[in-house]
Amino acid sequence: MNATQAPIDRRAALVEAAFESIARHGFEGLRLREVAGAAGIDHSTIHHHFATKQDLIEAVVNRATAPLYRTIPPGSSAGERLRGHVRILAEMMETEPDLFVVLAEIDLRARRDAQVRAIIDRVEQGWRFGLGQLLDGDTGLVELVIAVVKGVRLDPPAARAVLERTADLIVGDEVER
Amino acid sequence: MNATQAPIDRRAALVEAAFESIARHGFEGLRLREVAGAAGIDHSTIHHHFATKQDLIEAVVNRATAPLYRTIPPGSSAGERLRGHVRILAEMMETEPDLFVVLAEIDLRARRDAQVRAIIDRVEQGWRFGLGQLLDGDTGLVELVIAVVKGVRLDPPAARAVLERTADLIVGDEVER
Amino acid sequence: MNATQAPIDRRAALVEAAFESIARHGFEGLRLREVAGAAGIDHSTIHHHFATKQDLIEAVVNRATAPLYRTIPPGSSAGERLRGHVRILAEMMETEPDLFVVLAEIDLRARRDAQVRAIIDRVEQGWRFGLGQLLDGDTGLVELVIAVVKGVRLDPPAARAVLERTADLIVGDEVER
Amino acid sequence: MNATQAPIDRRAALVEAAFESIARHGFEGLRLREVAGAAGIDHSTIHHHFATKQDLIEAVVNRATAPLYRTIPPGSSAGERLRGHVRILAEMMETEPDLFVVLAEIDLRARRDAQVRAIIDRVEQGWRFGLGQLLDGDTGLVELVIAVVKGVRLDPPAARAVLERTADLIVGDEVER
DNA sequence: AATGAATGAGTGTTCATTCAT
DNA sequence: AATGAATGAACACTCATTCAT
Repeated sequence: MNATQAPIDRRAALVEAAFESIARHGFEGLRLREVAGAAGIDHSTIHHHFATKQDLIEAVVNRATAPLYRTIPPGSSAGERLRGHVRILAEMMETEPDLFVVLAEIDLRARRDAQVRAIIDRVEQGWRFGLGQLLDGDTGLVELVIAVVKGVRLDPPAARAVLERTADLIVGDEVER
Repeated sequence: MNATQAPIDRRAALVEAAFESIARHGFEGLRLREVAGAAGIDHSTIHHHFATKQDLIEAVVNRATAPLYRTIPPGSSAGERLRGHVRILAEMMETEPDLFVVLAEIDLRARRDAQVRAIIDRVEQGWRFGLGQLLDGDTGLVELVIAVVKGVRLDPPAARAVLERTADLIVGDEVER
Repeated sequence: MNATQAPIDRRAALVEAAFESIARHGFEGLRLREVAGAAGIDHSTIHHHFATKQDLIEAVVNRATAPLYRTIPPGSSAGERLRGHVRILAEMMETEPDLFVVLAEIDLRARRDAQVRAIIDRVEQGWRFGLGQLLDGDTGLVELVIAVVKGVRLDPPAARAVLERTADLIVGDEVER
Repeated sequence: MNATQAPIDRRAALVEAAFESIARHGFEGLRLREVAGAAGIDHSTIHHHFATKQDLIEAVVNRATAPLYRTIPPGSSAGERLRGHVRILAEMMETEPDLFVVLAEIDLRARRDAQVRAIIDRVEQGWRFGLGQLLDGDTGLVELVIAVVKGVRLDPPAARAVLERTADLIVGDEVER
């Protein structure tokens, strides 16, 4: 009955398998055969869903950056919202560490892959804009927060403390805690 | 005069060529043939100096982490020394951006390469110890500084401002500026 | 018509080409590129049929030992059957000398290749059992016959005479000739 | 004192190392670097003693065939001398099994190496002449004895029994035992 | 004699991609 | 969509040989 899967499911399964492969082996170790195998299809069938390896990679980049939208929560004050943003990211680093490994891989690949760079540039542009609203347009602080997030993302155990300490330093210990 | 290079020079030239190749193409694109070509020798001769590709990679890791020692300067106060440390790193990011690209590549590779991980673990241990002395043993701040450094290292134009802002937040604007 | 060969044919063609290459150049000179070329395919396609060179070698060993089964004919007396066995082998040595060259190569390789050894050990076990029935369980004579067969197999012109002389010595000149 | 060895010793050591390497890995696995290492010299120095690998191989062939001379002992009768010959060979197979492994390797290599073939052809010619004297010029029996010797040489445990049984069949059980 | 550096042809193997079915 | 066969460029690594010292 389901001998033939809906194309969208297959595509998503392939992207997910590629995502996990990158998390484990890096772009360095991404193999279409392995991805196809993990998705349960022949290695040549993969080209019916993604013409080239690059197409699959770009789909993975889109999938990996998608969860980053909606990480800036609503709230009464800017400080409160910054703390919320930072807390959401910390929780994601704990529950989905692979996501941030892949994001780190993507940042490196973006340096030599214009198409990947275009995607993440757009994502980061949105992030910078959102952070700007929380930090009163202080671009120095925006860059600092981004740096901290990128700097702890490969170290989930340390993430929460570092991120909250950063928020403390910026917002001050006024309200919370 | 230099028709025949000293063996040490050849080894160093190969490590340097590999370093630059990683900076440009990542470990993903590291090719022994290209490295050998850049060093001006036949691609097979490389194995006379490094038995395997892995051996060359480890030599590159050692070469890339070496400049990180002696980045904590002496000084009268801890705050002054932190500012000095951060300033040295910022300057290195501007003058040698490739170094930090390679270090970022190494951090990712360390996740799946135990031998590389062993080398950088030792380096980071020393870094943490040194920072601990500058930050009164506040390990939370130590991790925060490390995060900032790692987070800006792929963005040289932003590095100096972010790093000094971090020092300001930690040390306060007391003395300097 | 035969633009596209059936897969079984390709595999068999590769085994045959490898067999002939070993007959000509020994395992020492067995080259996958040459085998692929002789079978009319690209040298990388060979790995589509045999994952490794070793897999191909084992297929050759199986192909080379297969004709050895059914070399002990039925007959009224044990002596008659021994003469028949010996005659069949002598004829094979004359018509297919390459087979025995390859078998000699295999015997040598079995000394350092456990997987090849496992295959020929099984074959020889069957041979010893069959000879035992023809020689009244006299294991000394069994080993002697085996030694003679192995000893003449690289010298087809001498094979028939030596083998029949051996049978004469064992069976006696009673009935035949 | 003996920092520099006499050239003859070095040559002999190299031949011996090559001999043992062939016994263990076959001609297939003969590596000049390994031979040189086993003889305690640099791998390039080997070419000062043997211009090419082929030269070394021919030296090994000469060394491996040398012990075969003087295996036909004097004695009162032809039958007694045949038994002596066979006994000497059986003892050699037990005490120096490597020698016969190498001889088997050489027989196979001779098929595709004219220079090796020339050496062993000369050796076999002498063997056939000697055996002819013991067997009253019966060339059929000469070939049979040669076949048995060649056929058991890779199976030292079986050698003695097979060889003596052969002598029994030929000479008869008259005198001995 | 001896060494270390260098060479270059070659070795099995990998892998994204193509194509006929 | 899906498959298996096929391709060819590329890969790290090997190895006998050469050469300058």
